[in-house]
Amino acid sequence: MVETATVKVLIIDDESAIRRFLRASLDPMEYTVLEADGGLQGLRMVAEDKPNVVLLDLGLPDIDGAEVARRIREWSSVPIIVLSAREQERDKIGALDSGADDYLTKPFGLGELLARMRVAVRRARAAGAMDPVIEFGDIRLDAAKRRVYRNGEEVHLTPIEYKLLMVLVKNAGRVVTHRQLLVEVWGPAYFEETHYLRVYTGQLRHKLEADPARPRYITTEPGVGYRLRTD
Amino acid sequence: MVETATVKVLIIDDESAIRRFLRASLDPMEYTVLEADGGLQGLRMVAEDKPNVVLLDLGLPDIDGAEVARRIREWSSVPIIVLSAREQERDKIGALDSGADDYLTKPFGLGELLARMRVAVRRARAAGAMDPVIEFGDIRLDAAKRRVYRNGEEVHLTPIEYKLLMVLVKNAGRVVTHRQLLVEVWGPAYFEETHYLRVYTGQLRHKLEADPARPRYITTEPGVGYRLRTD
DNA sequence: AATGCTCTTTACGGATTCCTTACGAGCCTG
DNA sequence: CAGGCTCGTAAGGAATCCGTAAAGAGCATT
Repeated sequence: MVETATVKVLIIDDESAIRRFLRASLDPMEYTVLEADGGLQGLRMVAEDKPNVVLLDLGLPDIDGAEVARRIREWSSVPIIVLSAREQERDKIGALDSGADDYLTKPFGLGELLARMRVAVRRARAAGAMDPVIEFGDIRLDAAKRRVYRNGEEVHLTPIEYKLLMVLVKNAGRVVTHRQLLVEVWGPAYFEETHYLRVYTGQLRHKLEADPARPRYITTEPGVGYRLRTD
Repeated sequence: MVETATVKVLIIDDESAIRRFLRASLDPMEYTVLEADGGLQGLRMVAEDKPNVVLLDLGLPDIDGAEVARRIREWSSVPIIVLSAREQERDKIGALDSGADDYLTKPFGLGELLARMRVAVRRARAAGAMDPVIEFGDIRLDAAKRRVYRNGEEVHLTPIEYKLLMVLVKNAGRVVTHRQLLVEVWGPAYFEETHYLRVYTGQLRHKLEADPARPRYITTEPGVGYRLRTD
């Protein structure tokens, strides 16, 4: 499995129905879900569990949501996305000026929430120098730096080798057809040049596999394509 | 700090009525307003005028707004707030995943827009609080004084050499593509003049490297770009 | 007018990467 | 078992990319 350095999400909301809904939506994805049913518990969990993004309700029973955001901002820059039923502009402005990064009005589309969470995490990572790293087995791939490591040592990949690996990684676990690989790496005009693939999968195996003759990661699906195994 | 160094806002929208409305709203405040009536002009102005925040319409006549966001993200991290009449969720997700930081549906409240701009600028400032002195190996770089030292001795860099080094430093450890270097140092019109890079990386190496033929800091990624090694 | 500095442009040898080809192994099918 | 197919490997030439030096253009200073 591709360990996308899973993202920790803290949900601060007193309504358990909302928490359940969000957990059900986020759990199956690359998110680890934490829950707090009040502002004080939420503050404590931000400090202790260091989530990568906070989903914050405004109408909490103990402390006002905007106040929670303000207190978090005193010592943390974790992205805060406010989820609220209040759609008055002054509530939005108040929350945003209190330190929130984004504001969604309930009911919101799950897809939009996920997209805004991706934005928040993407930005936090860009700021914090920590790039998203993909790991499988003894291979580590830092896409932002465009670097690949095997057992901690950097392996140099040519542009085509790297592109090919990226297409396989983006489809990790799934079979990628010859045609798709050729189109995405070389361009639509090359969709029949399957011999390119034989050459370059071989080179990738030599650089990444312990035993290139018995590939552990880049496996062949005869007559169909290739697949990157990550388990 | 409360220093309100005026914020430059670039409005990319083909409707002059929208631009006029935004300018009228923003001009009296701490904002300097720039306008572009198309995507291409907008891209050029992002590169040349380095705005602090971009307000981007999706329905542009020349290039699609999401595409504009993607292209900006190839070499800049300026905050992008999309303003669009489209309220479909897939438009929002598409824009956000293309690199936009926020999405407002027209008609929006001016107060909310201002609050979201404050968030964007606040965050960009927090991220951009760069250490003015950077050291790696026997090289020391004082960004505030625009000076570079090697083994304690100052090395004189021409303006272009210095800019090039700065772009590499800002992306230390990462591979920076030819295109990104050219856009950031020479401007978007020069994105194909890769021979400039050959000349100037050579000059930088002669001034900074112990053995210019075996570069320790400025390394080449053939067919891709260059990378500053700091380890 | 001469000097010095920088930027741009060009040319060429060398290094790297890409493409092509050939051959043998394995596998299914008749 | 022969034939046809796909796949893996190796190797060499072709194409591309890179480093370097050098020379001209532009500009400011002297």
